[in-house]
Amino acid sequence: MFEILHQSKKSSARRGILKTAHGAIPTPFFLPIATKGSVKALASSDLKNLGAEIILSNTYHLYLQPGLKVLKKFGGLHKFMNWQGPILTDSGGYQVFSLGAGKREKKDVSFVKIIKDGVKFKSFLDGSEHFFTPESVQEIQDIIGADIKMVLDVCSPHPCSKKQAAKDLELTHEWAKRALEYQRDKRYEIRDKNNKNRSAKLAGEIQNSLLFGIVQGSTYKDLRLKSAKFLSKLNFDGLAIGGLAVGEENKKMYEVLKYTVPELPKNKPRYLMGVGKPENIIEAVKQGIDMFDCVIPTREARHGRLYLWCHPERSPLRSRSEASEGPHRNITKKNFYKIININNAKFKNNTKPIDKNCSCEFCQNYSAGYLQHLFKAGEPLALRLATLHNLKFFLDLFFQIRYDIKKGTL
RNA sequence: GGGCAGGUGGCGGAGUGGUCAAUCGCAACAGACUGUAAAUCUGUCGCCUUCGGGCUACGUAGGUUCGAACCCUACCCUGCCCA
Repeated sequence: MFEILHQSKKSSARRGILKTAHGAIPTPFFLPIATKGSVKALASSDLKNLGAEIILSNTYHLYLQPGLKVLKKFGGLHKFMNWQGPILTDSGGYQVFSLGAGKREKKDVSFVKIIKDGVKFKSFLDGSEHFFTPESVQEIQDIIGADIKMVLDVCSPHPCSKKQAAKDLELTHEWAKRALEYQRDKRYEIRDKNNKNRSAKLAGEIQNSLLFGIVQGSTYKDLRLKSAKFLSKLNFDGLAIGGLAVGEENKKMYEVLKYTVPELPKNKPRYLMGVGKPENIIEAVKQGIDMFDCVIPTREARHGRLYLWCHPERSPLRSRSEASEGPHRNITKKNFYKIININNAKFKNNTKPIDKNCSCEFCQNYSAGYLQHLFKAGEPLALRLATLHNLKFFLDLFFQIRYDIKKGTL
């Protein structure tokens, strides 16, 4: 299921391969975010053309809209959105955190309450009340047809008192066990059904789906260690680190990773949830993280912020021999990338592509000035082109990361 | 020629005697965004400033008043209606 191909000697970075029901993916990898069954502004064919290998979708959002009946009717999210690659679904645990447990009470529709058995919440769409349990969230993810499922967790905010973090952690652990038990029971149940020749295909998918636990514990070392140790002993297919990049300093995040990651099983994939900026990603890869997801490339693209490589060492792959050598981004340098805001006045009359070395659809065909015009005119094409570009940057970053691990420079 | 309505900052449009450098929207300028309620949000937006404040401004020119974008007079301009 997960195999490590190269272990860096320079750092804890490793290159591997993660097998899922919808294909094997080289690690470390990045998950573009398709919260509601679409990477905003892109079609599934765009994702495929970009070379995205896996996407992340969200249990909470899909459950509310279009709802389980529709998802069942369509035979799951893969068919619904016509995406053949693997899908990881977040559990909705993050929504409990971001929608607030009362933090945004001004906007009265939202309402989240954590109780021992699960999470009560009101739909942001229509105010209707719902209840998630560790088990129901697994069931929903099965209906979605996720290749990788996440447990329902309690993501502590930042800052968070130790008492609260400990309480959140206790629930997270309890829920993790319940999710695992549900998954185990479900597999047995399906096996029984198989014996009677029923729903063999669905059974295969569910049996092949992976379940990941999530380490919490805020920024408290003993809690994080406790969490990592506790979850490592359980029979998860992979482990995630959650509750980071929620407002703490980068330094703090790196510190937490430094003592948490070594406690995770070496032979299981490690997923740092919600991270992050390129420098965060590289640091985390060096500390042994294999999987990342983040809204940054897509959200910032829609806001006109574009990621660019700095100082390309050479112009891109002029010959076949060069191509076989691999990519040439020096990601170990400090300022290896920069961000521009295409809406800035200075790009108004810029007739050149923002990066002639970039192979994305935007850079290959259009100028900076044109994209600015599309943004200012409110043309939807702006969102698509910008999103394509930023995702290309992030996917290239991971291509480079994998290459550098293999080469021994990371 | 007569009647009516109106002229406010880049634009639209509030204000109709003091707390108005003037609500608000747009545009402009910049910033933020980390398991997406985000094509969102924040700040700046007359000129100058040692950031206390100072200066010039609501069609033009006068006037009334302690004080005028706001009241009066004349003129200029715009729109609609009647001849």
